[in-house]
Amino acid sequence: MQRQLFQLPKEEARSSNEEAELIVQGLNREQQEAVRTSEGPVLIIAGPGSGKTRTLTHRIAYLIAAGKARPYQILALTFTNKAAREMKERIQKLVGDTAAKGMWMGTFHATFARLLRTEADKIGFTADFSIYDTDDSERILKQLMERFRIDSKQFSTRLMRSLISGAKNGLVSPAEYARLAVTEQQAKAAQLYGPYEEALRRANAMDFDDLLIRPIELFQKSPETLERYQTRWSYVHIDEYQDTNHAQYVLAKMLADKHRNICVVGDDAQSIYAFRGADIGNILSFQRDYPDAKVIRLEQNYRSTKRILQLADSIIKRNQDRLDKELWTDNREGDYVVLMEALSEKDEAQKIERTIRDLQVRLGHTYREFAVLYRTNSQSRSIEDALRRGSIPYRVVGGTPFFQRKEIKDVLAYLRLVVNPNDTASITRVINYPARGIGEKTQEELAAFARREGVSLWQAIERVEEVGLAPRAQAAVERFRFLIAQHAAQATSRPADEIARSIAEDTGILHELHQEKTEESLMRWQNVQELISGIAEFAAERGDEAGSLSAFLQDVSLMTDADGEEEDTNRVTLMTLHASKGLEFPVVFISGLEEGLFPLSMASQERKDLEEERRLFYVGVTRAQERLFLSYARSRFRYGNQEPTVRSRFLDEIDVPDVIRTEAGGMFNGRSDRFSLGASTREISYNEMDPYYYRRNLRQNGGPQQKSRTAARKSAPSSERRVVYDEDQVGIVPGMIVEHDLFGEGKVLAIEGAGDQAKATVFFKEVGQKKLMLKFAKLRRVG
DNA sequence: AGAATGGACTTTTTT
DNA sequence: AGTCCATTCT
Repeated sequence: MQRQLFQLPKEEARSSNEEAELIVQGLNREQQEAVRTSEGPVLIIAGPGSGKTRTLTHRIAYLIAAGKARPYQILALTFTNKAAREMKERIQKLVGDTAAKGMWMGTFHATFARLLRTEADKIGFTADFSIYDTDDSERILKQLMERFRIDSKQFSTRLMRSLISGAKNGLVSPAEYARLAVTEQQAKAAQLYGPYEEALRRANAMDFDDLLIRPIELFQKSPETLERYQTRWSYVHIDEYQDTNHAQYVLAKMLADKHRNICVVGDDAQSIYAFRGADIGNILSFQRDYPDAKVIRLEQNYRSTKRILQLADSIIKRNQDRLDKELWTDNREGDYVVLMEALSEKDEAQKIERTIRDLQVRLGHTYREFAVLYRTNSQSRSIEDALRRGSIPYRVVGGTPFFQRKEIKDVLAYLRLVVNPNDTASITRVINYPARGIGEKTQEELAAFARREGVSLWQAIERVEEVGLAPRAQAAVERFRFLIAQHAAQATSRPADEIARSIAEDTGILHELHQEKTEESLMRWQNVQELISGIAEFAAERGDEAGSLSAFLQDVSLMTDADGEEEDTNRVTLMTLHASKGLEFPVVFISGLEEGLFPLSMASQERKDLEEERRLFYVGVTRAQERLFLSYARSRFRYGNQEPTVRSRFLDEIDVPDVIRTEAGGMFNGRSDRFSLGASTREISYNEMDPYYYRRNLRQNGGPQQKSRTAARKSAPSSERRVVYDEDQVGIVPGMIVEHDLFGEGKVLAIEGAGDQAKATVFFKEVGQKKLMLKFAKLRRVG
């Protein structure tokens, strides 16, 4: 297997300087320089739409064509599988298919999973290790929390997982973390961290974080392994460098240490993954680690119109944490950015639908030129409904991808068990699905036995006779054991898809889905069938070794939303702002620009969180090439009822004249004084927020019929929203600072209902967000 | 054991 | 509105 790794490609790269020249054509001076700077560390700081990925791609092609590197000496790390695939395709076009063969190009996670497959034994894993997604990790954590009697209501498993994940990404060991833990939550996480790691190891499983930190562990333990990879990869490239975390930073540094030919591309203003440990500081550290690094700035934007860029600039200017960059473009002025106000999320969706139709009919835009962006996945629903009603074809990126569906995950869990029976998370998932009489109590006894004996759950099942279960339960476990063992025995000898089929049949999953006879279950049945044929396809494509079941399963864990989508169809694209990173569209809609949604309420308290939201807005705006629409709804359906909303502060921050117009063509002026940004304080001083803004705003912004503004204002006191916001009746309005006997001081986020039914959503400094009945809560106004 | 019922709680974003 | 959990019923 190792030999395969270092094999030379069969055909020599056809390298000539002439071809290298061809490759750099069509780039501007800075880009050409970036491409040709082939020795030593290079840092490319580049704005949106500056062709940064293209520059990186050309650089790699240039290295090959100019004969500076063989393809197998090239490592390129990207952020998504899709980016890697596209990069590879473009390079193949530039230098030829065979000349490009053998490059290592992929996401950090996929790349190091692949590396770990060949080196797993050196750190005490086997090549068939399972890859745990968030779900699996939380399943393991839940068990541990039950064991340690940690209340999962008080300390959510999700929080525990993210704390542990943070520690792992920061390369903090369990012992260290326990020492550093300050808050109660951290203390609980510290308690879980060690056992969690142990559980994974016992299950021969790695979570997403492990795929990055185990290689580091490996390289530390075995310097000669590191040496081998260092020698092999003489050119290291990293795209979207601003989104790398500490572990990724360390890995890259280790690998590039020998040749020091490392080229990274990034834009600090587009960093939107700090929540998952990404560290913008890595860009700064790069210059510290490599003082001789060549820094190249790409500031010309080739993507957007002047107006769109002006808007983007006015947004990002508000952030304190940023490197100065002057974006400019030769593109035309372009149309106004349009701000749309809607009454509800349904109305918003309908307006988007109508606008798409209009642009398509009137200006000849095709469906694939549109993208509708939103902050949270759940927002896609109303938009999907509207598009469907208008018969506009669309595709949703993300949401619940195929491999996240329950029935698929169930079958996959069985398959993972067959490959790696020690996979505890998978056992817990399916040990009693379909129901086979292994109830909670039996499972607990098995787990307890495993713990006593210090073995994995599977090993406990193998020794079920010693556990001392009731005869009926024991027989059920024995049947389960036989089922898995029987298939495991054939795992390597039979084709992957055959194993999958017989598992789906023998477990009774197919049977159960078939029997139910509902539309829903029929869909699921089809999905399972589709999975099986997918596995067959995979095996056929890859051939024996690489097409094994275990390779398939590891691949699947690393697949994401954007992958596997056919893009050639002419459809409108719906996705989250996060998923839109790196893409561009002629026409872009950014929907749901409302306080609490974008910026998300939990992210609007701390300055650094708010700035990340703002960068996200910046990313969204800069996806647009020609036309940009921003929209918000004045009420939105959330938690089962229609709640009033307030337009996003991001809109009111916009301070460039002549860039935005309302739908009716009116001028738009933001009110920048609405949310005061304490320049010197670390936190947004929410105390300074104008509590009466909401009322005034609602009255003045007379809804869709802008013309009758004055009329609307006159009749306002008795109009639509009086019930909700009538101060005399309620006394509490959103934005107000209040005090509660128990919860202390907090800010009112929203009011709903009226009279005795009135409820307030309040964000308390101490205890977080709560919804309270005004009748009982006895809120006092502060200040 | 397992289904059924009722209640609390929920929403970030993702490799 | 949906999901997850606990309790109760069969």
